[in-house]
Amino acid sequence: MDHAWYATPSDFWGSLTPAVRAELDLLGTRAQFRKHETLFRAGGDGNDVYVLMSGRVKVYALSPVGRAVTLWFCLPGEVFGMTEIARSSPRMVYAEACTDAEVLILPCNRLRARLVSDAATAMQVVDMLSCRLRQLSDAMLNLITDDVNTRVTKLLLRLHARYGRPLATGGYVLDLPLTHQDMADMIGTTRQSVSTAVTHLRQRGLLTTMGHRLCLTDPERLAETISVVRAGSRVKIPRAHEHDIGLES
Amino acid sequence: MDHAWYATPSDFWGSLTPAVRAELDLLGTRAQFRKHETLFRAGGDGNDVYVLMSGRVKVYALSPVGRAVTLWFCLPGEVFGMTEIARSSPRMVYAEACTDAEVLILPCNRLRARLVSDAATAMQVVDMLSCRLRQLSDAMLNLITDDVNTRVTKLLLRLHARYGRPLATGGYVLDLPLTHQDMADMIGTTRQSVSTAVTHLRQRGLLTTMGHRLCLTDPERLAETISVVRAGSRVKIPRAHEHDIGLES
DNA sequence: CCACGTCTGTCAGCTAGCCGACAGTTTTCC
DNA sequence: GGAAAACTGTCGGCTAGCTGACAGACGTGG
Repeated sequence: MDHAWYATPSDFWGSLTPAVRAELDLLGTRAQFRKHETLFRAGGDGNDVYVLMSGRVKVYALSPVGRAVTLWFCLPGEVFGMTEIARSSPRMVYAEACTDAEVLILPCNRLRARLVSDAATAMQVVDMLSCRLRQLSDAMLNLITDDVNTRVTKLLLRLHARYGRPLATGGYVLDLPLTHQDMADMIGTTRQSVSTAVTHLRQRGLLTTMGHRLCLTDPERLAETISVVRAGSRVKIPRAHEHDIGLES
Repeated sequence: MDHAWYATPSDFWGSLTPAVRAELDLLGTRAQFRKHETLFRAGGDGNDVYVLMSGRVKVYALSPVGRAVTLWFCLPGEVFGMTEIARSSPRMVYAEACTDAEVLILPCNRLRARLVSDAATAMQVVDMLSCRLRQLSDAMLNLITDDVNTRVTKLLLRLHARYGRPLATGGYVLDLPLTHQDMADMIGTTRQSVSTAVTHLRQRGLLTTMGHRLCLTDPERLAETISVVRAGSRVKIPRAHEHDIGLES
């Protein structure tokens, strides 16, 4: 949570110079999608990269039996459908508009051509991919090591970092309507488990809800609740950071 | 398993032209590590990118209580420690030599400078990151949707794709010594669970072991065992691929 | 070639969390 | 404004898989 890269919504589009922005805009086409529309599906071919101009889009994988796993929640300015950029391989994931959304669709091959000559933008792409890789690694670690309550709490804190907006009353709203099912899909659990976890947090006064919006009354205190050491400490030594070995500096 | 990108060990180094290889070699320094030595630690600063020349290296995350989650198993020619390439942020993960290993250590800033002028190599980097992102997404999906037996089986098939070497007797050896703990760390379960899963497979004649090396007697048949539909089919419609909607072509 | 450390196989609890179900509430949309 | 749909909260039952424990096999280095 205190990692800068985590809070940072990688606003690709916003970080470009107006000139580059204009050029990229010419490279692709704009399109509108309505809430719940599917932008692309697993199995389709990944010939385009998307830049989200407005709205929210989620990228998710689907298991054979239809269980959804949300991999990425996309904010305006961010890019998605990007992992196919290098080789236009088939999609493995689905993208769906969570709200009405406008996107800029960039054909992969044109974007690729562009990146070859525009190293700065290419580095941005590398940076975006790296960030996402870190986030996903972290999600993986959480998934394996934390119980459901902890996962819910961490999710809230993560959402807070990205969507939290201070409130007159002292707390913060998560400016994003989410159902419990949505949250469950993000942390690999069930609707019911999220429901009970949220209820507990509310009872402990850490959280209130207004409609489908969550309010964190005290993120600091919320963060403290996860510090409690969980059972079963492992034998494995986490190897404190001694001086580096073997590395000629 | 039938996805090409999965089997493909992204042999970065091997895919470079000799000329580029020589140039990169001058950019960095070589170093040797012995089995079980740690190449870098979480918290350290990520100023270098590593190319593995020989041996095996694993990259793993560690939970606060010391539980390990293996994120990436590195083969010769492949790159690791790469997510810090764009902004030299602190490491989040550990890298450890599984065997004696030789690496080429490339300072991030030099590599970055190089990528700016060498678009082809830059695209390779993008491709590598993309591939890894896909793999990690897939791992995530497995972790959430599959039970331990399925995960073990899928792991075996994945290892088979990367390390499988045909055997005179008809099967394949996984050319890689792995303990059950190693496997457990790769799929987020416990040593015991892997142990029993492996035993079952052996009883069903799908697997034999020679020392710490696994032999798949019949990968095809092994693959079939996971097709069995698991319980609880979800309400969610996996939305068959109709014709694309709303997308002006 | 022997001893010790590591790895495997197995078993008996135990519990987190999944599943299905259902009543009540909120939101959406016509 | 009202009906239908979607979402929430809760409960009881059930089981996959984690935990700890231990005996035996393995293999590795002295």
